[in-house]
Amino acid sequence: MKHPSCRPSIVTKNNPKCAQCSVRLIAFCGILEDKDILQLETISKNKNIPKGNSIFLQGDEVKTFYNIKQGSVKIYKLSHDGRKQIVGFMYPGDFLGMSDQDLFTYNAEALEDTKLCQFNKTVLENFFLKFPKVESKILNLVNHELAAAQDQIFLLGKYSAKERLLQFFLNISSQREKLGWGGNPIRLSMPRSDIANYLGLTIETVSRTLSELKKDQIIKMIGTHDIFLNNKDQIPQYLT
Amino acid sequence: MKHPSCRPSIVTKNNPKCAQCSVRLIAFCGILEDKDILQLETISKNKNIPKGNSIFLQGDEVKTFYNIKQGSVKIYKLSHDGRKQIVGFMYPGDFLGMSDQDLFTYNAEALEDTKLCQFNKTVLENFFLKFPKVESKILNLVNHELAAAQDQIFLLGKYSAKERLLQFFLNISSQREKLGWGGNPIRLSMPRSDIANYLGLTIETVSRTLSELKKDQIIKMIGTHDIFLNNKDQIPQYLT
DNA sequence: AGGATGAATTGATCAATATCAAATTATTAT
DNA sequence: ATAATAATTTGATATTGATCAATTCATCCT
Repeated sequence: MKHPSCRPSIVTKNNPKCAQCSVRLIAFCGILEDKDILQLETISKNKNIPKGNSIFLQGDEVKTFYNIKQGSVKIYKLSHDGRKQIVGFMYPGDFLGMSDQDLFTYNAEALEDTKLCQFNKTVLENFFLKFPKVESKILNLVNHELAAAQDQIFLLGKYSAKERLLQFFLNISSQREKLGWGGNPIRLSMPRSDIANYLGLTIETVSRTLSELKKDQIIKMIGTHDIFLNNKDQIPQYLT
Repeated sequence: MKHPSCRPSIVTKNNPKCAQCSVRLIAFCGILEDKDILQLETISKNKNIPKGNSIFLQGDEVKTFYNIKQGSVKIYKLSHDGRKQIVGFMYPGDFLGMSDQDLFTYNAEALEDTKLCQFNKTVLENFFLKFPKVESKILNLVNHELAAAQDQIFLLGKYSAKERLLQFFLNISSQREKLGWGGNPIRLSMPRSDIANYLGLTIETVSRTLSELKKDQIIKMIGTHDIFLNNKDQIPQYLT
């Protein structure tokens, strides 16, 4: 495979073919009937983001919404003095770009080669007027994101390093199951530095904790980025 | 004043008089014209929650939405083993009760005597069909909550104890300003234990950090629950 | 394939905050 | 007002995870 930077940074084309889209069942567009989704198709564009490229930056004007079709995306904030905090990861079926502000308050970057479905904000908002169910569905997705953010607040406020790692693995696992993939083993599509940052730890602590989990036979590593969860259904007990 | 527990736990009556409601301008209902808000009035009920009482519990069925008119509310989650994490505080104008689940994933408790405007979930959802702008406005409020949760993730992941306290004070200050109140001094409507829990600290660390902030002339305490922020506009610099 | 670069692991020490304990100050009820 | 109770502050010590440093392991490029 060629290196991402050798390929065009952004590729767009029309005709995403919603009817046979792989994320149709879990994404916001899933509430539309076949006859109505053709209208959505006319206002959507495909966009491919190579691994490591940004989708948008903190401070950019919000004028485009995205639906993730393939790949994974990290969402992170930068403070004035340059500190960085990953606030979430997004996966196929997730809706990206909603904001209560005119400007994005976070950055979005592709963790692997990622396929998006792109909508102009104003155009999609007009589409909502015709199909209010679509906006209701997005409200539902945003509520889901909020619940996930609250879970992450709990994790950062109360969990030990070991618990944070295990909870993170369980989250990835159920994410994969939601997509109809196997929930075990799981693939870590991000480097240790991103895991550490997201979990409010350092890479050294993540590494040490992984070694402990291996030693305690709670996980098994396949290479450095794939993890098998031994007795997966017992893991919630370690989160006491 | 009598102790809360001596008074009826819950008081409901009709006719909340939306037209002259104090939070109309900032709450979800503010988007409705005078002529339309009368229709909202017919489906709303007043509800008073005395200090310390719960509005709903984690695991309760979601069948009511609330609009906070007066007071303040803490939102907290309990883990299986009894650990507690406050994930947010809510104030007048905030919309409470939205969820992507059928059951609440958190508890809501009044920090002081609190006045709510109550709506049946199904009835309000039907109201959305007639006035889709209302649902758009709520989507906006949920997005705002999500942004606040992401800020809290940043705080827990990257801020020191001192920074957490200062950021917390600034948040309360701008909350008060949004309500048209003075942003300085601020009133802490919750005990130290709630502040500590929310900020991922212990009460001892909160107390010690407050003492330091006093010593460094960054804040001045008026009693134990009111705080004056010296050179408030300089404080963001302490969050480097 | 092999060297170069970056990522991950492991080790030794340090620091921020937690924990345990006691004293002080507020609040509440009588 | 005053005793009783609860909340807050302060002190001494412990602990988890951070930091600094070195090594091992993967990946990428020629």
